[in-house]
Amino acid sequence: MSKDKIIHAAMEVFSEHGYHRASMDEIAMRAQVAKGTLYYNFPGKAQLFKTIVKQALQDIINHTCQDLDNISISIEEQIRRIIRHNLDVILESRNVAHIIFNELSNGIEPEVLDEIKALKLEYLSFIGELLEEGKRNGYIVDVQPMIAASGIIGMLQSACNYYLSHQEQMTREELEHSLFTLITQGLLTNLE
Amino acid sequence: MSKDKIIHAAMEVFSEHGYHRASMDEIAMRAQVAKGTLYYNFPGKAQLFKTIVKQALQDIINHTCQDLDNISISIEEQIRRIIRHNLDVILESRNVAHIIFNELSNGIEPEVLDEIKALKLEYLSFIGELLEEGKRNGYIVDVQPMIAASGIIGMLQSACNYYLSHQEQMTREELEHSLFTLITQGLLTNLE
Amino acid sequence: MSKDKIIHAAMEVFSEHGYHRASMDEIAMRAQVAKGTLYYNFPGKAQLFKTIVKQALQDIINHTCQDLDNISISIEEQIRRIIRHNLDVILESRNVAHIIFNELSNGIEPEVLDEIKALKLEYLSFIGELLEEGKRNGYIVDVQPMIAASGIIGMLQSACNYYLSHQEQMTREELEHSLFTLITQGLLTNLE
Amino acid sequence: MSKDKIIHAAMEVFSEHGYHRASMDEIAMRAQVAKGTLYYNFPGKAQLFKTIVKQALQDIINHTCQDLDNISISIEEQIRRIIRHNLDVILESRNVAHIIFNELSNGIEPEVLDEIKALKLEYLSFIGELLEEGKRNGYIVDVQPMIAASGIIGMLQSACNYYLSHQEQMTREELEHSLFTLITQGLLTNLE
DNA sequence: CATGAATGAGAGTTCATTCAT
DNA sequence: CATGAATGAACTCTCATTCAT
Repeated sequence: MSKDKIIHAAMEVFSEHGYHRASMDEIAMRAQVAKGTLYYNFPGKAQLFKTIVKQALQDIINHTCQDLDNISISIEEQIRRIIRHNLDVILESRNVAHIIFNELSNGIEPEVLDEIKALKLEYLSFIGELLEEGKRNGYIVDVQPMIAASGIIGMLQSACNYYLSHQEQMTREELEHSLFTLITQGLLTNLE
Repeated sequence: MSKDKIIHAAMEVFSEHGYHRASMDEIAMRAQVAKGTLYYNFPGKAQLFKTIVKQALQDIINHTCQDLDNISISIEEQIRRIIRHNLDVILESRNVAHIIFNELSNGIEPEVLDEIKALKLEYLSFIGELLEEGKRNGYIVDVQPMIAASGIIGMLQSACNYYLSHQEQMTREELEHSLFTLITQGLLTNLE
Repeated sequence: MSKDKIIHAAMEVFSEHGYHRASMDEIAMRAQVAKGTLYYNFPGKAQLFKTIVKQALQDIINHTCQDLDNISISIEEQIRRIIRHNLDVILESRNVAHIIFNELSNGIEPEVLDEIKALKLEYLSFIGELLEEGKRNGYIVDVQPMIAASGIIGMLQSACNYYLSHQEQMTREELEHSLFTLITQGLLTNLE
Repeated sequence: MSKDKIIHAAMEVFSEHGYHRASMDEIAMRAQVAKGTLYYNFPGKAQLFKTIVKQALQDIINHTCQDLDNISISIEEQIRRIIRHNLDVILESRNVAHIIFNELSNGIEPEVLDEIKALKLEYLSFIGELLEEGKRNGYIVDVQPMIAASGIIGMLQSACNYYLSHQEQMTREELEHSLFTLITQGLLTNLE
């Protein structure tokens, strides 16, 4: 199927160059289809991008949901798993994640941008609700849940960025451990 | 001075459209100079961008340094001030910050990109060293300091993004409080 | 029959957008057939267009012939009927007529264009011969019959164009009356 | 000046191919400037086209005005001059005139199209007013002046089209004479 | 010091046409 | 008899950059 080849190629190219520098020519070339085929399958660049982002976000949500909904696990373990899933996604398809969480700035067709933002918000809300519930049960400190959710996602993304450029300084386990500690306990020790 | 007008205009335009969508034409127009003048004062778009970023990052570092170096203050207060300073910068010139911390992906001339990344790293190192020292003194938990530094900056940026789109849901004080709590204490309560 | 549906749809689309802006995609869509079916039934866009024009011109000729050949009527009445028939065609399917009489400029495959021009000439000749005969019988003034024929057709088309954009200024009867007066008597009064 | 070269080349290319088939590439080539230069001097194809048409129409109006306003001449002579001027324009730059009077169909940017239509209407109004005045003075028959004006222009254009394809059949003088007769006296002789 | 006309490579998009089914 | 996925050439337009002044 051309469509699949295009999506796959587009993911690569968008990841490597970001939205604006990604060219339909290169996507077509990598997908080994003619440029016209892109436009036969997708209305335009923005919509192709949207498709990519939508799918990636949906994948994250699905994976995380699946893993958390199974059995009732402790809040601590839930957080650990959310962190691990996000790291997986970010580290595997690093730039797709980067695009989703960061490069949704300006210059993309507003309608498409709005849709993507809504999708992203959905994901944040999913985490936000988890935190909200934890708060009600007294497991989670008193913070604005959505601020915490978006803050944590930003932290993971940003830390991964650093990690990817300095892999010689630490292992993935150390990364994960540091982030888990930071997110659950915060910076400060409980010294009296 | 043309140079100052250009820098000011460039900051605006890069902020509004991001690096790729910002056009030299618009920068020249806003600076009220001819297009050629841009190239008389700067070698090219990438270098102009670098200048902007450099200055912005330097400003953040200077401000923060100045505020922290004065007197010896508690680590808690230091963190609070770092958070406040970053929020100030991010919320005031939101998009410049967004560019610095996020849009440094691909498609920018590598040499320039590397310089900017180095600059960013410098800033992270500054925070990282603060944490390192806190760690040695036992005030800061055992996490990779640079991971923590980049994670925290990402958290602030990301949370601000959310805040800026949902200002009706909370005040700036609540934002700051949530972030401070999150960063110092983490998510979990200390229930036995 | 697919062919009929296509012709009908093509007439609509060519009328609405003109030859160049009419797309085979839209014709296929409106005809509710697949795009390939167009090429199964017609060699290409130009030939499809030719078919439309041919049919439309044939219709005008037939209608007019039929109405004039029946009985022997005065030259005045013949002219009145020619005007009326043309107005009917032009005002009903305004844009098909517009295409036939005007948009046969350039950019259409020469072979097809030539055929269409021949068809148009045939129609003009039909009117030209009527005038020629009137001239021989002394009813018609001494003008080049073909110039008169093409001039009259152009006048009708152009006046209709104006009428269609300014229908509030006059009725169809007034339009017809003005044109009849103009064509039979000319502009000038017979003042001594 | 690039601008003049472009306008000149554009006039040629639009004339030869009509609006839709005229390509910016060809205009640039003929003007011997780079493609970008077109867009440096004109916002886009439609506006370039508008400039051409505007200038051509203005020329016709100016020429005709100048010739008629000088001295008070008989209505008959006025008509003769209008016919002659139009024939001059149509026969000299045949296709520009064709574009102006006919090809303003669909598929051109609406705003530009509207401006051109307004310009064309201005020209028609100029003739329409002449006829109106003649009517008040009893020199011109009782017809809707604007219908007559647009009809006459259409007649000239259409007759010229025929003439240009059949120049071997008649001279320019015969063409002009036929049209003058047709327009002033109409088709019918004044036989009792 | 500064200008702005000119450039040209490259972008996204359209669309008549083909062909295996 | 009909399909529709696939094509690729051609299109309009953008924009960082150059250079004569």
